[in-house]
Amino acid sequence: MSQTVDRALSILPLLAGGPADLGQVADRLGVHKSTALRLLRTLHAHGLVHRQPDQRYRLGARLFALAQEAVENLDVRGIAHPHLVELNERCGHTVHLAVHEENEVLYIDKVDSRYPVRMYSRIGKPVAITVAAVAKLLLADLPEPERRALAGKLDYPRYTSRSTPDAAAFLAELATVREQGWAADLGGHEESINCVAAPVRGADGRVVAAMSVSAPNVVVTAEELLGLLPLVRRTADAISRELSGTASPGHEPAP
Amino acid sequence: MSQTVDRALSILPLLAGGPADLGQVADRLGVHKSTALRLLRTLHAHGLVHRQPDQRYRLGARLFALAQEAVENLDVRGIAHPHLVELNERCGHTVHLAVHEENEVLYIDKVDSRYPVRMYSRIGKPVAITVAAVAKLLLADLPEPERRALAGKLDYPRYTSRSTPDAAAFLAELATVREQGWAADLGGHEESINCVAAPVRGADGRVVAAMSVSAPNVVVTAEELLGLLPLVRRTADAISRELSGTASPGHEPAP
DNA sequence: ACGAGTGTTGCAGAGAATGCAACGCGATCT
DNA sequence: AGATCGCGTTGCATTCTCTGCAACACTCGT
Repeated sequence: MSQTVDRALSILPLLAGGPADLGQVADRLGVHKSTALRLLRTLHAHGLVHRQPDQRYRLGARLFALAQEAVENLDVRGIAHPHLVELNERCGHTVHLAVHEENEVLYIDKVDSRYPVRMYSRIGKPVAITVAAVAKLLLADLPEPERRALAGKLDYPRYTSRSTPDAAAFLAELATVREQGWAADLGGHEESINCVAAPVRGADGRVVAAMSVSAPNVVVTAEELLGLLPLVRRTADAISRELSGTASPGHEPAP
Repeated sequence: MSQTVDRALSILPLLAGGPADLGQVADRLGVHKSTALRLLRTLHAHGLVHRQPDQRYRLGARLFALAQEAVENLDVRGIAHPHLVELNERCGHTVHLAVHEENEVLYIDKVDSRYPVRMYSRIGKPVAITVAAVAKLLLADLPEPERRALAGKLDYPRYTSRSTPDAAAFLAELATVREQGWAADLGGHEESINCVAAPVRGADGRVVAAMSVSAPNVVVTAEELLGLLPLVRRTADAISRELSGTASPGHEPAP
């Protein structure tokens, strides 16, 4: 809605791919060099882009600071974190917390596995929306029309043979997930990695976040991982209660 | 240099403090509501701002993604990371990597302590520039006029009784650090926390990053921490060599 | 049911951003 | 060395875009 700002902001993703000089920015924006220069200057003044010694531009420091402040201001995260840590201590696997925003699902917190295995996830990165267990939970809670509209717009990459193939299968899976109140991803993203996930609900019962435990086949089988489901669901419920203000924070409810 | 973009970007730090509605944004920007609305819409279209269910605005998801991509494109970080992990495994303490940018020093990587202690640092957050060991190293390498100019512009908060009190003391400290090639912070930021740091240099010998090991008094004394200095320096040097392309990546040089 | 407080839209004026052309500067090539 | 190319930078006139206003739509709370 604002051409100038629109152009300026288009520079950021452009620079995310790597540093670029003035000419490249101008070309890819389709504007004159002097225009690009002034936009870059403004971005620079706000610290969003940084000028390297070789005069090329790249994304700047303020961007990190902003992202950090943003993520810390999410109340779900603050409340959930100790629970994630506790869950990790009990089962040892990687624990993720994700939210849904603007047709993307992204991790906002992560506690790493105690086993020496690498997982390709990072806080802030959009997840594989068609296969991830947390994504299914978050999307399954959308009103039906939105769900259908979204499912139609998505791509369905075949990460593995067990990836969700198309919109119809995805909607069916969402219906199941919605029904049972939890979700799993058994090798749908990476062949050897399984996840189980449970929803975190706000005071109004709507799903505001989803939490998952992930582990590779080499550590535990899918069956063993599914055995953790009760624990995962209990943890998610505890977060939900605390989020709604109806629970004692920090302590388990008396048995 | 561009009023419209300038105003739009001013919204971001404003929103970093927490969600705000249209009226608040307009007021704090000093513009008409309709203007603020259009700016917010543009930011929204780029995913930098997100609209909550209650219609208030807060920072959006794309911001994380951008910050992530940006940090991953820093070659220092990618090269240094395995070294930081290795250092952490050897000594067990928290390891930081920081760079200097636009009169700020900020952490771009961190490996957490294996001891159960909290440290108030986060990737992307500007560090206490007048006291942190990594900051001293990075600033000590600046050309003398820049160093003096910067020292004059800084604030010198008295975090503790051992914080750097003023510009003169800071410049003196920088001179020492520059001379000896390493730096320490003994309780200058938080009374009970000490750090030792060493510089990472690029091919031209200039300091491009700084690495530190931090630990609280309750775990190791300042003397013991200083005993780790040779190890820290060796690690920093290894990163420097790899960064300059003059070393075997991943392996220690043969003895 | 009413009013206050929001967010939202069309419009005309004004101010700001744009592209052009020229300049300075450094690196490269002959 | 001299010349040339490439790049970033600046002043300026034109034009387009952004701005603020005022009126409208809408949701709450009373």
